[in-house]
Amino acid sequence: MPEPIPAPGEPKARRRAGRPMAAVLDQDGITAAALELISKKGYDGLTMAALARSLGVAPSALYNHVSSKDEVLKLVEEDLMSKVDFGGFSTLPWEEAVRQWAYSYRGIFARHTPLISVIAVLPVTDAPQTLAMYEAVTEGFLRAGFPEKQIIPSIVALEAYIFGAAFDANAPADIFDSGRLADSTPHFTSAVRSLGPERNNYPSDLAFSMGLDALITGLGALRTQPN
Amino acid sequence: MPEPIPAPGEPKARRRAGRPMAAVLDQDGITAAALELISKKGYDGLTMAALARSLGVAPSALYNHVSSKDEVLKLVEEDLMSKVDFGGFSTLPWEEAVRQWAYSYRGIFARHTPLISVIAVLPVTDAPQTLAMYEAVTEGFLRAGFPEKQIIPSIVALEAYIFGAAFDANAPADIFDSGRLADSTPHFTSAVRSLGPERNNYPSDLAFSMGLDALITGLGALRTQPN
DNA sequence: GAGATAAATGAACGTCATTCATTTATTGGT
DNA sequence: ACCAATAAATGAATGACGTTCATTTATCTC
Repeated sequence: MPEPIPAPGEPKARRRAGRPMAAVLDQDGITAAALELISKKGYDGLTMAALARSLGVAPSALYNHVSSKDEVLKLVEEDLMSKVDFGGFSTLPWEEAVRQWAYSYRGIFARHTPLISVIAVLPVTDAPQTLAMYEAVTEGFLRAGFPEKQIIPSIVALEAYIFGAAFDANAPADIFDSGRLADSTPHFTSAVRSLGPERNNYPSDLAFSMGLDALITGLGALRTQPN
Repeated sequence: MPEPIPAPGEPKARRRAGRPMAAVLDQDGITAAALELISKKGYDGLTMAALARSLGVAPSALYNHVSSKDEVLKLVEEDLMSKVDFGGFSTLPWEEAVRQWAYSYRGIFARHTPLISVIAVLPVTDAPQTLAMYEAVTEGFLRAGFPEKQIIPSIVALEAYIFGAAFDANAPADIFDSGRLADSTPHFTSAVRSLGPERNNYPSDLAFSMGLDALITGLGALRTQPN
């Protein structure tokens, strides 16, 4: 019995120094623990110490499996990308496929905005899930009749919109409250008020839908063959 | 002579403890120093210690004028907002005014992406420059014949796109290099290659232009009165 | 003039990511 | 089957960084 079963009364059985018989850590486990930590404590709670703690390990042990906290973020990003629903591109009309994809994409990253600054600049090389998504989306655009040269720019434009909208989705309801300066911004203040009976009704979802429709219509016009 | 002229040979004349006769700091000076620091060393170089150093002051002195580093970021943001060119809304046709505004907005924040996470969620209350911009843009939309209720969502959608595109503008040229996984993503890889003779030609500007045109066309269709 | 307040210094704190020496277990080559 | 190299853990240490606090000095207000 080299593996003493952790007695319920004594969860504190500390590992002694040295390599354990069975590896405790790997990248998948680190990724899963990071995701759970983020969902429970947010990105402020994601520290190397907290991550190590949740894995029952000393912080320095993490560095045998990842080179930095940034790499942890990259692992999380890849995992999230695999959850984006791009299935519509093989079954639905292009417009609906884009809409489904965009909503799924925004929904996921709205709760992970701190990753966006990382993703937007992260080379796609060695990011298999991200590449799989791009491949499926590209295929959908081809099938819909887009000229090859228009596809990447169109995807980039859509992604930019999705990322921006993900930030938006976290804005507080009173973000457009002009407060003491309402008098000097009459048109804006009135436009904000026109949105609903309750003041400060932030239109994040409405805006997302409107802009997405505009993009779909505008980009869709680039197709050379119908459907 | 209460103010000893700093002798050129001795720039190190340290201030002794206690309130100086003339105040050394104020919010405007802090903002300007922060902007210069950012432009020289980037956002990683913007630390309270470095900021204090560039102002010839102890770090703790900053806290007599700002309550936190986050407030410094808010001050910088307001300053940048005042540089966004929204002048077209009072002189140009709506489409061109939006284009000019969007390009200016993106151009400025592309070099300040770390602020975007702050801005996107920051209430507009007590942000006069930001409010001034919104007021001018709202007026432009009204003049162009937009129904009042559509204006804020349209602006929000455009801003989301602009912020996302600002991130994009910082992506490395090889961001779409599929590397060893090129074989498993043939359509995507081909679409990327179709963009130019040199591999990995990142189409940030082209994409921005395409998406912006689509948004302008799509949102413009919401107008009820022409021009 | 005296007390309150404002604006600076300098020391100190707590947190965080990261590194290093050390210990122990496994793996690969001869 | 040994032995060197490597892998995976601990624990101590480091250096940044944001922030707080006691203290000092100057100005403002009653």
